[in-house]
Amino acid sequence: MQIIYKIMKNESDTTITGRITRALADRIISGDIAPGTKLRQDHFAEEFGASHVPVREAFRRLEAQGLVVSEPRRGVRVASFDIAEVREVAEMRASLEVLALRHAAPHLTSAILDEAEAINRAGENAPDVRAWEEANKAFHRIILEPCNMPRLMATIDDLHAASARFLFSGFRMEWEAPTDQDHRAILRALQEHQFDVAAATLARHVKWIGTKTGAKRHMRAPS
Amino acid sequence: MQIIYKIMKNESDTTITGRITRALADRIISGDIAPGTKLRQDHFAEEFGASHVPVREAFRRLEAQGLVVSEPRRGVRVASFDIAEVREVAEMRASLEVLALRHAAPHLTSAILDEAEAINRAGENAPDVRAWEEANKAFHRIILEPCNMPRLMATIDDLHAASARFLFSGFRMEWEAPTDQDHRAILRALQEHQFDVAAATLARHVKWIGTKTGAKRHMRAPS
DNA sequence: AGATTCATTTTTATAGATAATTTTGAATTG
DNA sequence: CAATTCAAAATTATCTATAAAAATGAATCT
Repeated sequence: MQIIYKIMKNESDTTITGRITRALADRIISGDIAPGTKLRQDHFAEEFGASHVPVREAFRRLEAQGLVVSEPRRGVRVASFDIAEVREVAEMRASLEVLALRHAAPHLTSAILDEAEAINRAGENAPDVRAWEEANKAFHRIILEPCNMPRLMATIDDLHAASARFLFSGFRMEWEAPTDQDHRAILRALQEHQFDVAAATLARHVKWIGTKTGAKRHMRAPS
Repeated sequence: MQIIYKIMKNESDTTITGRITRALADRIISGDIAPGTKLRQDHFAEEFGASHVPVREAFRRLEAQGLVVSEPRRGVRVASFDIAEVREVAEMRASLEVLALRHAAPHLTSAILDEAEAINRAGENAPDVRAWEEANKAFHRIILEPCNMPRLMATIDDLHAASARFLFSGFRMEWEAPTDQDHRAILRALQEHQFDVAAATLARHVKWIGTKTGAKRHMRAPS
């Protein structure tokens, strides 16, 4: 299932720009490159054995995703974020995921809900944050995808990436897989066709992640 | 006020990529370049007196905005759209603008509402679709901006651009400025601090634009 | 010593050149 | 005559080189 997901995204891999974009996005999201870090095009050009042109194109994509900020003639740096943006992203996710769920609901089969349950269990047994986040993303995706709204899903994906950054920045060391009550409640409501309950739970769930995750520290450039 | 808005956006104008991006976005949104049209990098490089590198970077930005689609090694073409996407964008706008309004409401001063009213009047006297759309965008923006959520506003702006495309494609010839009842109702509700009414009206208003605008035709490549 | 100017170095932004892939169209074959 | 193959042309993707801007740091001046 994770493999399928990867294949789906692999339009990117035919082009150098695509590979660089994904590699950098991954590092930024995982916190491997800290907020505020200057990204030098020649550095990455050398690292990926490419020239700086595809690196620049990758920068433009990351910029659009909100993962880097670009000051003309001064280069790009990894986007900083503070608690306000964590909340903002959480609110946006809540609104849009509820919208997606409302449209997906009529198309949810029991097969889909079963798979969602399996994914959820996998998440509860995840050995680390990263695996848990992967399962979390997959859970949300599988119940929302049937809305058949590609633009909406793309926007939600970007917000998920932002959320993941916050998550990794806040929970880096101490962490253990929680049994996800919210996910279970959402599934139960969907199974019983109580869509309003499911939507309300989903909204609360997403906002809760928002408040809990990044509440402690601000991630800014070392100045 | 329009000048201020332009200055705000002028980070773009220091770089050739920025200028090309804006020029192309404008043409695509206005319908000057039809959906499905292939965009050749050398062509625009020559037109703007630049090399094709900044043109390619502009393409990546437009791609992220959903204005063009890019097939690796096959170039980019202006994004097509159909009634499903018109609806999708309308629903997304409704959700996100309601969210923005909820957060903006506490910060709305009567000065802001007065200005919104002035903008609304200007829209009602607009000589053509383009001017009306400009006023419409300004109206939505001025009452939502105080939410202080930059990422949310950026996403709403992108959706507005998409909406404008649909608008221009549908209403090109026959059109006359309507007295915008919805805008007035929203303002009245805001003045009386009936935020739920304002939000509900806003949502209905945005979705109505969505259904009315693009309902007739599908805009696809001439094939 | 601290601040400031100016030259040096680094880095970005763009241009020009090359390689690789797709499209086009004509010639060939069934 | 339709379909298919193959070569030529057009176009994209990438690389190397150049120009322009900003950051750095040493030397000078107060």
